[in-house]
Amino acid sequence: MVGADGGQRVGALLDPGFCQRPAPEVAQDLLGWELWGERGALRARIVEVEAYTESDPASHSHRGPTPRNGAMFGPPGTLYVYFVYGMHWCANVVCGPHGVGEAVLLRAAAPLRGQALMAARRGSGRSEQELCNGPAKLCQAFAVAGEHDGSTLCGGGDFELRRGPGGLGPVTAGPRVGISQGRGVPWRWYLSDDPHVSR
DNA sequence: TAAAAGATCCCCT
DNA sequence: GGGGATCTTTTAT
Repeated sequence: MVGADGGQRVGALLDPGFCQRPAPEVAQDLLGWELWGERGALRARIVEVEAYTESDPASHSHRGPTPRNGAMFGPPGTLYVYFVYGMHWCANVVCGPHGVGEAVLLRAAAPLRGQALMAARRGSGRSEQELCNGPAKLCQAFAVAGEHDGSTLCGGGDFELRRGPGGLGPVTAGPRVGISQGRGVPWRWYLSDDPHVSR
């Protein structure tokens, strides 16, 4: 059994215990982890995240469970996928105990493997840097969509998270992007030296 | 029943 | 730097 540290070894699969903590804690710890898709043919290192909690007015879970945000209240390690702006999907890692609505939004990642497939899905004219440098771009590159809402990231689903090697650059915290409420908390974290962050 | 806002992205100027 | 695309969810009447 893997402890709340999420496994010490590179390549260790995400464990629910790792996510069963406050989203702001998990968010920072997820930097450097790898999102895998297509059974490992697609890989990208997470370089930018944001945290959302129930007490947070910017969070989908702020007003309690609904059909849309139900996965957010599911077991830790669940994938919460939502549709926004009439055309985009965004992916989150559910955090906290089962029944509590917390999650970490995956905002940007650095492609490690399967760049050709990512580029094909993203459309022509996209540089490697632009494949996953935004929450909806990441979902488009990995083909994350509504059908994956509520699936697990801990193994056995279409997507999984695995611990990457250390040696990350400096981490910067700041206000979250694209929200009108909840701007007071610096719950966006990113690797400031990495060119794959969204901004 | 209607209206507005939304955890975004892309293209144009 | 600014605006349009596009539609679901939520809130107001």
